[in-house]
Amino acid sequence: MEMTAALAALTALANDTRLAIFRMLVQQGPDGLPAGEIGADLKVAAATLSFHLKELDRAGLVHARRAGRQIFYAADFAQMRGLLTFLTEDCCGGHPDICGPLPASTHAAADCCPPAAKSSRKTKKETA
Amino acid sequence: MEMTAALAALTALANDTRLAIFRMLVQQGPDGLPAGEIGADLKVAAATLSFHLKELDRAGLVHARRAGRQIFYAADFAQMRGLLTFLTEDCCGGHPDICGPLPASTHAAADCCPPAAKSSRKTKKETA
DNA sequence: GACTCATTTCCATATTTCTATAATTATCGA
DNA sequence: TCGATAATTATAGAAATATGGAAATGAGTC
Repeated sequence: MEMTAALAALTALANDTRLAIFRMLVQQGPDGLPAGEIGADLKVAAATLSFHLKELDRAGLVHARRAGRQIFYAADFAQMRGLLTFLTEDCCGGHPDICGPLPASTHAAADCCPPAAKSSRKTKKETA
Repeated sequence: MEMTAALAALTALANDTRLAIFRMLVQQGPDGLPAGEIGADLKVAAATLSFHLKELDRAGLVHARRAGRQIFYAADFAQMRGLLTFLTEDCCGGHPDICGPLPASTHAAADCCPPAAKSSRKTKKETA
């Protein structure tokens, strides 16, 4: 994922309604949910919901599929992972191994990027 | 991390300048960089840079420390991890194990949340 | 076709966010 | 103390975003 796509994804997620929508869909899994149900759960007006879903779609974080007269929205997990990867890219000078485990699931782990690296890593010193 | 903090972090990252700053600091490691150097690299006016750094700071994504007359900014890796964790929380109905590995480092892995789960996982069917 | 349901598009308004200029604070060295 | 350097705060106008009511679209049903 490049900068532009990541920025679009982050912009899409930087809104309480959209973040709530996205999380709901992430938790729902690949099948997703119809727009109406999302709106009912989140108590968002139809027009507003539609606006936000479109934003998420444009960012590639969700995709829509029609089923009868409802439209199901589901999270795009590949895109989500792409974003997480982008954020951690080249962490600590291209040696993310010294950062400790990123969340491989729900459980976070210990400290990340301790001041002193273990494998003779030279953490670039102050330039001034 | 709760919703509010995650939203603050995402809002902070949803700007090209701030995203560039944050990535630069993530790649730099725990020591961080002085504001001036960031501004020079990114070609951002001092006042504008300061505004953005403060946003990142308020979101807890970076923290500042003074060293002489410069102020060093460094990424907060724990906060970054908290955000990633938050986004993937309860993925696929609380069973993120079926989603495939999240980015534990720079290298992303295979598919996430395939339609058919492997360990007899019942992906909740449409509600309609 | 007429009718209903689910969702989207259109539109006007209210709010937030970004950026730059100018002024201010803090630190260091002579 | 004076002057220079590093960075922040204040302020204001421009630009982008969020919201919801009303009308329109698309898909089923009778």
